[in-house]
Amino acid sequence: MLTLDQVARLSGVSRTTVSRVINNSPHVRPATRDKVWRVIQETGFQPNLVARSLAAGRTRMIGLLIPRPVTNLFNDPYFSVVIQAVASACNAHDYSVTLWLAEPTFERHMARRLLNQTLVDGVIVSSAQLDDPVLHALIDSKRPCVVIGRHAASDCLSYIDVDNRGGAFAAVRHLIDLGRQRIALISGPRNTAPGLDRHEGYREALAQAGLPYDSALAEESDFTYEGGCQAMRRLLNQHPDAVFAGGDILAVAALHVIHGAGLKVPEQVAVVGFDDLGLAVSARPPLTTIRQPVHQSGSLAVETLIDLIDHPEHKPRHLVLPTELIVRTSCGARCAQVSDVNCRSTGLETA
Amino acid sequence: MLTLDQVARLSGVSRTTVSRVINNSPHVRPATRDKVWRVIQETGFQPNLVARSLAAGRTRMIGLLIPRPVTNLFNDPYFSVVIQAVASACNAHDYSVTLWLAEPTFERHMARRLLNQTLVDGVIVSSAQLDDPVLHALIDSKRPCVVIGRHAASDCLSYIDVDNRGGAFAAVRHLIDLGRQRIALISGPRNTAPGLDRHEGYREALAQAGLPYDSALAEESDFTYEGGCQAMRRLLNQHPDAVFAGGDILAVAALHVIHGAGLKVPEQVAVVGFDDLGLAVSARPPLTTIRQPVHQSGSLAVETLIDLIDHPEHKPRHLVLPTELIVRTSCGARCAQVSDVNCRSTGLETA
DNA sequence: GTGAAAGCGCTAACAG
DNA sequence: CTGTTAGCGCTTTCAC
Repeated sequence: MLTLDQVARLSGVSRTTVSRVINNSPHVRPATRDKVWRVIQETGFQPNLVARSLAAGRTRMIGLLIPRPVTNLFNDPYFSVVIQAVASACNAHDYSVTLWLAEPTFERHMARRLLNQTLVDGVIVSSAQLDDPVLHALIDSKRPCVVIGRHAASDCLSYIDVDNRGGAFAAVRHLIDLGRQRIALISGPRNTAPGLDRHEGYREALAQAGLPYDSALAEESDFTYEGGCQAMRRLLNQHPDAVFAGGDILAVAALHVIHGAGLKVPEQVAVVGFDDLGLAVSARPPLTTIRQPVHQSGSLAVETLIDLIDHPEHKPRHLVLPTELIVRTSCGARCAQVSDVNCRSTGLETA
Repeated sequence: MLTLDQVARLSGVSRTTVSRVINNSPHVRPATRDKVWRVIQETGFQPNLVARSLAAGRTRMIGLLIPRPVTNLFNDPYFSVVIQAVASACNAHDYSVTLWLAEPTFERHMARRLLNQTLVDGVIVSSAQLDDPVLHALIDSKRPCVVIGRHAASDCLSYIDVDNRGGAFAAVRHLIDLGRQRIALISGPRNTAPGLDRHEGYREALAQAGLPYDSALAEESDFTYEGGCQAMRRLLNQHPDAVFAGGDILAVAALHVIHGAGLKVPEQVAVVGFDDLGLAVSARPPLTTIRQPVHQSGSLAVETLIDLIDHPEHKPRHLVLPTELIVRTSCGARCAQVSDVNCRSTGLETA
């Protein structure tokens, strides 16, 4: 493989000049530049990124850390979308991503490694538990870092969150407006921000409507289909007339258990989910849900991080993106015929 | 941040010795080793990976390239599982992954970049189109490379494939054994290996049973929910009594369209899918499907690649992993009550 | 504008 | 067993 020196020799200039050319330095005479470019084209020279990184002190690579819930990755498109958004934004900014899926076994090992990892210029952390120690370690490391989602200690960190509380509030409020009275909740783990915040929104909406909060109606689950099924089975004993599930996968699980019990959705039990990442459109009946801008979170995280890498002196940036109620048929607001509507993502409408 | 030199000075040895210690060289006296380790512990020294990579000529990092179908990432858990499997296997072998999600715009740009990318020791390519030029470029680059899935030119490349043809054959055979006569197909694009090979398996099974191949019953689609819906709508005019969908997401789409037309699954139309990555268990009714070992493909790909990195002289390795028929209720082989069974992944059984 | 020289922080012969 | 000596391939002052 070619080196700068060889290209320099071939084009009759110094290594420095070639370096300037490939880095688009303005201080090169056009004629020289052309001459060098020609050789680069002919030889297909590509600079050695490792060497470049060492000399420049920057790798143009960021780390994407997804701490816990490896199992969720299977069914829940959330992380797919995050990963895709981050990768895509990195592409656009000429950065690379390296992916760290933390597994329990490697947790400590990794935390250490990534902190002093000089192979990345910064890191994005997605969906930590509220008390995840990794984040504290990251803060201590002084390394540029952006969190996707909220975290107990994230005030001193930049983060991009979505309005989980507001979304949950809107979901429950919607059910109340439709006349539902016994509204159950299936939430994610309350030691995670989405679990906690959506729970809050649920309580608030009940409170504002003067409805009692009944802890027997508020199930805590994990974000898995199986967990959702179990929670819903317990809830059936409480005879709810509506369920707000803090995640579409939980909502889908709820739908199935409800159907399995011979009840009708939305007539007997209305269901509203949270996410709108694809599961919702293809559920039966199509899910009314809260859309969260996951893709946007990802790209904003990348942009925020790059800004932080370029300007370490910048203050932490805190963004909370709005969520949006998407009304379909699982809530009973309207009962579209089971036809084309299910199959088009363009069939989505805002209430 | 500390350097080897400083650690060397602090522990009163040479830089080389410290290097030996952190690389577990056996040629260090235990006493010296301990002395150095103590300093490393106290100072929290972490070697600079970029410098190490430059000197050693290896980065311990591999690239995972997912060429085309970015859109699929949203709904289809296939890529989630691949990504997760690869990341996890890398973890286990003390490698890192960098993720390249090829977007149309960046295709050419990327191909170039990744080929001469000295930042990775090798690359894994997942799910290319059969004629994807990226693969030819990779072959030319002489860089260690493993393909997940089959490819037109992959004989000179190592690959890990699953038995798509055999799986499709088993699926259709199963339907035939259940007495179905007008068996439709919804396949993925035929310029992809899974699209093509599952189509082949379908034809073979028909042929072996003496059933005619009717091209009006064999729909080509993409691997999206919407595509599956459209294909199924066209198929309804042909009045099939069974559908083999070459992907669970297509099968789920088929289910919905069939239901939407007022037909019963499996009584009037039996459905069998392909993948078994989570969608199948949570479909209504639970999908009979062909399970493909995606996770295993990922880890084998990593192991094969690492072997190739360590031993570039090794011959390309070709693995085809077996698939497995998983019988649930959508095919009519048995009609379990809609109860717990849907919610347990342990409820899976082999026919 | 261009080049010479000095590293970036580490590994790897080669001596001792 | 340990240290000395060269680099790995590039960027970056600093002169000219």
